[in-house]
Amino acid sequence: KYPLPRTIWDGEQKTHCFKERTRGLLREYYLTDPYPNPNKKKELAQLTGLTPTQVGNWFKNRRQRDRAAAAKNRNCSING
Amino acid sequence: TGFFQPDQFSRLVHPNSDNGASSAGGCNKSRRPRTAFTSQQLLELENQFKKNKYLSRPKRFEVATKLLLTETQVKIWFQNRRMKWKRSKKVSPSGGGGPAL
DNA sequence: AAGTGATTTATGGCG
DNA sequence: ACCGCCATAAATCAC
Repeated sequence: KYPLPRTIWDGEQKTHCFKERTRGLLREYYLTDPYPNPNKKKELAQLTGLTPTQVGNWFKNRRQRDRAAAAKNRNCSING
Repeated sequence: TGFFQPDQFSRLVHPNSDNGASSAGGCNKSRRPRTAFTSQQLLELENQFKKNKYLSRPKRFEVATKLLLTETQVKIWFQNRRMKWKRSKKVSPSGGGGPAL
């Protein structure tokens, strides 16, 4: 459905999965603050070598997944 | 491990979101299910976007009517499109600090 | 088939 | 009151 190349950037950006180092770093910050400011995103982008948009995407996906997982638990866990 | 506890779920609500009168039946507003626009709709929208990045009110009505969409949908589409446009314009190499990796 | 990054519709706050 | 910008959500796509 997306005829155009999904990534016009080159380098690490075209990878399907980010490096473990990168993911670990994002994850670590995520635990302290799931909503980084634009400035913070840029900082994380520099540290990871990603673009700010990619950092934003990572946080969005992470929140979405955690939310879904949490919602799922509310159904399965509380019911004995 | 490293999994969010139920209490942590609260942290996943962004700061701007305000918890308003949910108990008093305040949750009447239901979010529109995300509709996938047809190829023809997207084609026309993109075609219009190539001509103008901004739609005038009459034009918006015209496009919305033609594509069987609401004016709001057309307005929002243009808004989202502009954001994407801006993002794509940003893709200009030059910057690139030193990735510490 | 699950995992994960990216994209597409839609909402709310603020200027 | 209306619109545009921005961050975000939820669903979905694509690999």
